[in-house]
Amino acid sequence: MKTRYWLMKSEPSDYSFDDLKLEVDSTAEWDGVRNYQARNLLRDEIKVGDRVIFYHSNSKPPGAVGTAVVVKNGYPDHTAWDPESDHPDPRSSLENPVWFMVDIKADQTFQRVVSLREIKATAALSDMVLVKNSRLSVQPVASDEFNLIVSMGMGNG
DNA sequence: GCCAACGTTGGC
DNA sequence: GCCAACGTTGGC
Repeated sequence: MKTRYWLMKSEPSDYSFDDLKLEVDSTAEWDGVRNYQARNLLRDEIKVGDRVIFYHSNSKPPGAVGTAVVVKNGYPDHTAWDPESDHPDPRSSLENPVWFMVDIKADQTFQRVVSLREIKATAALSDMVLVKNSRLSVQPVASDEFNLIVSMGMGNG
């Protein structure tokens, strides 16, 4: 099956790439996504083995800091029906889940941040969803965009 | 901290 | 079903 590529955003003050690396097996549930477009990707499109660019938003500077691999296909986000969680949604239940998540495992740590400023200044990356619809927190990435950002982050670009 | 862009809600 | 009001995201 063809590997696909995604970008996931997190505010590092909330949950950083280092936080992911500190998890058991460097693996975490990607919970808390409360946007329907992103939900549909998590539920239907994002599969085990797909690769992810981990992006820090609302940071100095905002940018890509590493990669991760999807290790569990979409399943209901149980934090939605947990009133104690950070993002409860009473419309969602075990019987009728509204929100979904996948599990991701940290992979490569970039040697340097590939900043949003740099991404915007790179012609080959000008079609990225990140540039065009900056608010979507889970978004598709083309394979050549993924490979270019990794090479920039690993110091070869 | 500001505010533009975008998504969601709810009155009609 | 329209659209104004409101809330959120996230760069700057």
